Amino acid sequence: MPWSDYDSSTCSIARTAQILGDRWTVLVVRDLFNGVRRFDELQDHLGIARDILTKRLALLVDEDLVERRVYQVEGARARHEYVLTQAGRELRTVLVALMDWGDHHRAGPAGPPVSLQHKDCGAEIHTHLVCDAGHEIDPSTRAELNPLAGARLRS
Amino acid sequence: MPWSDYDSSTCSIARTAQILGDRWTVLVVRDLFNGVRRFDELQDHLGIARDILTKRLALLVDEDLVERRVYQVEGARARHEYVLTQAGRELRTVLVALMDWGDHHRAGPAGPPVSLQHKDCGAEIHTHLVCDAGHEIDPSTRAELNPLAGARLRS
DNA sequence: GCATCTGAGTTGGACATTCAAACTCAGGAG
DNA sequence: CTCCTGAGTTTGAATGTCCAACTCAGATGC
Repeated sequence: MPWSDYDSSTCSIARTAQILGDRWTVLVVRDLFNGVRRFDELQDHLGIARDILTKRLALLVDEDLVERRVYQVEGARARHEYVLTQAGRELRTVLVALMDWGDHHRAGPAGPPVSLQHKDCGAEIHTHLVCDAGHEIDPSTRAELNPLAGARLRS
Repeated sequence: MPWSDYDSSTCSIARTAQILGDRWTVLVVRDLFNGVRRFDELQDHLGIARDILTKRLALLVDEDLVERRVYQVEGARARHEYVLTQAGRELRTVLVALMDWGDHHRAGPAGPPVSLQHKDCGAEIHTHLVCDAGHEIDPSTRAELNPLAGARLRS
């Protein structure tokens, strides 16, 4: 049965892209990873319109990628900060995959802007595609898709 | 120097997200991976508006992720098909990262819809985060970002 | 030779999203 | 009591998306 007979939206890529698929959401998540936690810092660093940031954060909280947490600095009033949840932190692989691709294909003449390093050993971190038998999968390796129980035919 | 002093858009994640960052582009690339090549097939399978598909394909061709190729079936007139370039095929890691996340966090009760397998050995393919020294990086592993020559301060 | 079909778009108007700038609101400082 | 700051909301213009209908070129049927 060809791929195109299966419903396009019943697909983990489609479901994930549904959440991350706009110009800003990925960048908000990236900044949260990098320790930017407060509304105004995010707004200022990203250059995003304030109402859009409000919506994106609300969406991320809704989808359980981000937790809106109250914090209080001594002598100041209570404020909010936005922190990635476990599910949010698991997007790191996605972000690094995007970064690896950008480093290879969109770096300027000065090379990539940042490198991500393992804190314990200092070596650079990258994504790899590997099969469960341990073979490295490169772009020319043939792979095949097989429908599982969760698949649905198109209506 | 804190992350937030660096320019947000000078970042491989931002550059890649610039291209892939809308609801449709990723899905178009996914379908191209899966062998859907023709305009009408894409339109039908994705349920995307025809004018948007035209724009997305033009953008992908512009960005060198897709090649628009003329082909001719015996006795029919010349037609176009859209084929991923090398750079486009290298997005596979990104797609699999999205799929892995969706499989873990957004699968319905019936489980994930498809599995991706290595054609040679049949084992499932997944993304891994690994440092160059060979340590597996899991979501709780500490990593650190270091600016390189390509970095730019914010204006 | 003329009407028809099919693939691959274009065009037009309705609807939704994004943007920037101004406004609100609460609590602490002076 | 007024000002300041963080954290949003509101508002109207600009832009993007959607759908349906239209175009256009090269087979094909008769």
